[in-house]
Amino acid sequence: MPELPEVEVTRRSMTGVLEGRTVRALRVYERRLRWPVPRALAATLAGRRLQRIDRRGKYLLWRFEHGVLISHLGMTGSWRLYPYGAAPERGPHDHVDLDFDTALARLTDPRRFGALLWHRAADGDVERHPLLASLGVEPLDPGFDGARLYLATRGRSAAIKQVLLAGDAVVGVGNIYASESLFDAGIDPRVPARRLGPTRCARLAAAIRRVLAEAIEAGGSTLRDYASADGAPGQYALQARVYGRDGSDCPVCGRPIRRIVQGQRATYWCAFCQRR
DNA sequence: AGCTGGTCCTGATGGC
DNA sequence: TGCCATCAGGACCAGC
Repeated sequence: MPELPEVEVTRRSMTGVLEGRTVRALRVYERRLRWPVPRALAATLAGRRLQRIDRRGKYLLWRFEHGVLISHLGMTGSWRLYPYGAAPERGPHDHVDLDFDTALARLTDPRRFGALLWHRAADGDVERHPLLASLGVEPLDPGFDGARLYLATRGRSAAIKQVLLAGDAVVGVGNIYASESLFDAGIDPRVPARRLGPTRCARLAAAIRRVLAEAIEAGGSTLRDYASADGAPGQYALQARVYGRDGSDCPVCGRPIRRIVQGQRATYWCAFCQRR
């Protein structure tokens, strides 16, 4: 479940191995991802040296001198890293091999909601790319705090859960961590965002930072088919306090965890603990 | 059959 | 009325 922690764990597990390495070849087996993988991408990348891998929201930014490879994992995508020559035979959902001189990065994505795009350096700062331009603040950056969240939620009548998911107030909070953060902050997920005052915004911002940081620390989530790039499953699901636990006891008050649907997405919460 | 992680796009709605 | 921002729903898929 690639939410921000999973993407960050992926980034960290690849960056040390691949930064400074040269692309031997890019092989595209299935270009029908969310948008078609550009036909010229193989020629664009062959022989080029990867400078570094950054992250913006849930996007990975593979920086080269002449441009940036933008990748997104969608709902089911993952990058796996193999030592050179050690990759197993390609499976049915392995769509791209990014072959470096020392290792192979392989993109797997059963549902194909992910993306692999190219941004030319000549077209300017990648942060101004249409996919990145309207993203909210990075939750783990120092610039994200209660005051920032308070400003970003003014005039927003939608439920706070849905404003978190929208990604224009703060990036990287997906369905799982939205429930977990709101539980941590003791805030009802149904509250219109504009009704949160500075106090609750401060609690929520702190909760988001804490939950995401803990998840990164734990190596990402292990729900469904996620695994970090070295294949080790994440542990976060073992620590989820409300997500996926409807009917079981609230870890704080012991009352049952509820499941509701907001915007066609499941929300898990404790009606007793989340009314502050 | 119905549910599942993300998010772009479209068309509708609502405030000024 | 018109403009703009926001909102809600649909779309993309495969696997369980």
